[in-house]
Amino acid sequence: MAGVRAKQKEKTRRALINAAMNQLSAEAGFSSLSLREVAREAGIAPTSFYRHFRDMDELGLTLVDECGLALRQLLRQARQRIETGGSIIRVSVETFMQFVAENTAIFRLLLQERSGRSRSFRLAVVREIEHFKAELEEYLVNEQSFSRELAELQSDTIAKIVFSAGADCFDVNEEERERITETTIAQVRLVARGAEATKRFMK
Amino acid sequence: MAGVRAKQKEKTRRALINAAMNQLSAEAGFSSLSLREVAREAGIAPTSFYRHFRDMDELGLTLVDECGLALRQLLRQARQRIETGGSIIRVSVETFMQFVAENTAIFRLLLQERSGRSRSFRLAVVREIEHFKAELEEYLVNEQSFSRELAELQSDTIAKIVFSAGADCFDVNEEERERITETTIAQVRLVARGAEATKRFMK
DNA sequence: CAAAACAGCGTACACCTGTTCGCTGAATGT
DNA sequence: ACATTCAGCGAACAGGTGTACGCTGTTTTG
Repeated sequence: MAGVRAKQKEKTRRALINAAMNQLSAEAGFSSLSLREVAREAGIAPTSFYRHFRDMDELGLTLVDECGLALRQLLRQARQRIETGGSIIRVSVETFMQFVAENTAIFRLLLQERSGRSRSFRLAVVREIEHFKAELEEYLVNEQSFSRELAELQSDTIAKIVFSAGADCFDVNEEERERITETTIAQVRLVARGAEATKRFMK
Repeated sequence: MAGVRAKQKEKTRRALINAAMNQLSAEAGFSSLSLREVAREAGIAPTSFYRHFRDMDELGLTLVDECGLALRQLLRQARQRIETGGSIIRVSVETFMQFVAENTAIFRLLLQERSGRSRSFRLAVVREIEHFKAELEEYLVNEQSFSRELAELQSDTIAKIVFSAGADCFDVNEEERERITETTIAQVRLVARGAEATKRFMK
């Protein structure tokens, strides 16, 4: 039974996280974020920031965790839609692109910090992307009967394509996003066809 | 016949460009670069920076031009190696990965600024990557007899894979880079096989 | 109820940033 | 030879940064 103080503390912490997310943009990657600006937007004094996070790095790692939760939600959503019917590739790619459009800051953080900041940061980001790939790989093995090796290769390839395509979707209009989605679907199909041909060749 | 002054000016300008390249790293994307630090490393007073560039943005655009030159050199090198013989995909991917290893700063700038900074910055970066893709597309049309449409789709897919794989190569040892190279070769082969199957299906 | 804990505050510090302005000696142009 | 240009300089400005420290009123704990 949390008291008034614990509730307020969580509320302020949440405000800091949201403020940081808000301030991420194309021009301002995480490394450009100022502790003072984040605190100001959250409505507290800069020195109070340290009541919640040791430093900006710790806030950043928390943001990456948020990214991971969002990605997991994306996977669940895609799975539900696939069970409803329709082309697996189309549904998956469309779901992914919608996720990007609705979570631009999260996605941008993943991409920008994949090769940035400290080692712990990169590891955290890579961990989330690896989880995404692992789920896709499981799917390919269990539902499409690919060998483990070929499924792994395929999921890595597809992840590269969709994450890169997601990056192309920043700050474009609806029409352009549709075009990118269609192109991405065609590209994932290229990979699927190549994997199918490889599977047959190996039998 | 440039005079002493013109020569010295070019030398200082070169020093600024090199200093900026030196200071690009995983932790310090371009937006983190400090005009004063760049000037210091180049051996001049900060205010002298304005004798060469209007601001840091202009320096950044110059860096992107340097990236473009390097990418063009990469394409020439890959073409020469292909003519010497060997698997086209292997030679191309190996050449690309070697380029990344030798030009980490340049490559990192391309990736980080693809979705960063100002509009003019992004356009400059995208222009260079588009040129890379266009050359690959020409190759697929002229040497492999793909339709223009399929060649374009393929080159975009391959570019996504190799640029993403390049990003995986930052700060890894030789052995790990070899492993990534082999995986990338296998992935590009997936795409090629898929494209081949698509070509046959369309005939 | 009294003592302890603490979320948030304000002051202050040391340092950094980009940029303007005027100066100077060497190079260049006439 | 003289006048002009300019690469580079230093002083200064205004503004920003992250962080240490001590205080205070409210909440929590025993």
